[in-house]
Amino acid sequence: MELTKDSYSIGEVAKLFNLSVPTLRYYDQEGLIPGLKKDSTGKRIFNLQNIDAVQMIECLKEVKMPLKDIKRFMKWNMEGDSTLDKRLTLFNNLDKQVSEQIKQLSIILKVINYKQRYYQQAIEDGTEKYVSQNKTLLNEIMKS
Amino acid sequence: MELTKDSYSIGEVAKLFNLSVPTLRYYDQEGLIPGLKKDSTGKRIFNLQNIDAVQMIECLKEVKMPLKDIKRFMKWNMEGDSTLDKRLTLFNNLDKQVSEQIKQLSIILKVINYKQRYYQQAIEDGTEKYVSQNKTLLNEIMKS
DNA sequence: CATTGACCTAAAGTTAACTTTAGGTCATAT
DNA sequence: ATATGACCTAAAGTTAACTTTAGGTCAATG
Repeated sequence: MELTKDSYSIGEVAKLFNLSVPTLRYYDQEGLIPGLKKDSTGKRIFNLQNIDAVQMIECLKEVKMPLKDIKRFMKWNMEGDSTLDKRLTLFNNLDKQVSEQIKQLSIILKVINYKQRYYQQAIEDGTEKYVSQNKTLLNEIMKS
Repeated sequence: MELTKDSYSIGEVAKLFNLSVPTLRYYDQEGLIPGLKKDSTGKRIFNLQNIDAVQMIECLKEVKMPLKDIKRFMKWNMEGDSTLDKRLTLFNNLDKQVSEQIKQLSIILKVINYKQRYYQQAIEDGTEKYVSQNKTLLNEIMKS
């Protein structure tokens, strides 16, 4: 993502992040983009900080943080130095949680790879009768 | 998870997977646990295959697959060899998608680590005034 | 000068994934 | 024999995260 200008319209931001315009309005309404300004005619103007906020929202959504928690974090941001410790704690927890998520996904990826081999073999055989049915997925997972 | 018996009650399965009993009933109702039987009094009896299905549901939920897609996959399972290619394709796609998810999460983890350092420094300084404000998150992310 | 396109608000509607409620069956423990 | 705990169904309710609708402003274009 190349940011050449220093302010963007809602439609431009929507395209940048592959979000709908109403979704961005909804985020603004919910207080997820603090400090977002409007011009004299009422149009939203996204500056680089606002775009950064949207980027952060996308990150936090990706790691399954609910919007209300994202909102709380954005509020802390606006409240200044008094919330520094809360924000550090938040990211310390996120660190653990996301590391755990990555581990989980790696295990799941192994399960997926097992299934790929299973179905490849079954297709070769023309049937899944002959591929190991007795082993449970659980066992495969535990072999991580 | 140690499976010692070869059949389990809904309550036991709920505990195994940290799901609520109504959630399991809901999954059954939605056709996500094909072949789940009931005893003479109407109680659900989960055999190892059913537990395997629940395990698979949990995996697929983790990688953000909607229940209706999970249901479709479970249906393919019941339809036998005629759906082998569909199922292989499914897992081939999942492979790509989950690999991508892991990459994304690794980038996000870096962002989180950056934020941890940022707030640690800010707390040391007593304020975030002095820590680099000019760099956008975007830049940090792109440095992956 | 009218129409098109990008924006706006407020409010209602939608969907997925559950959860809750209300009422009932059974086996077991007191 | 009654009360407790684990199960059952059917149906209604909830919540999050959007999306859609209806109606309106404003600048540029044919």
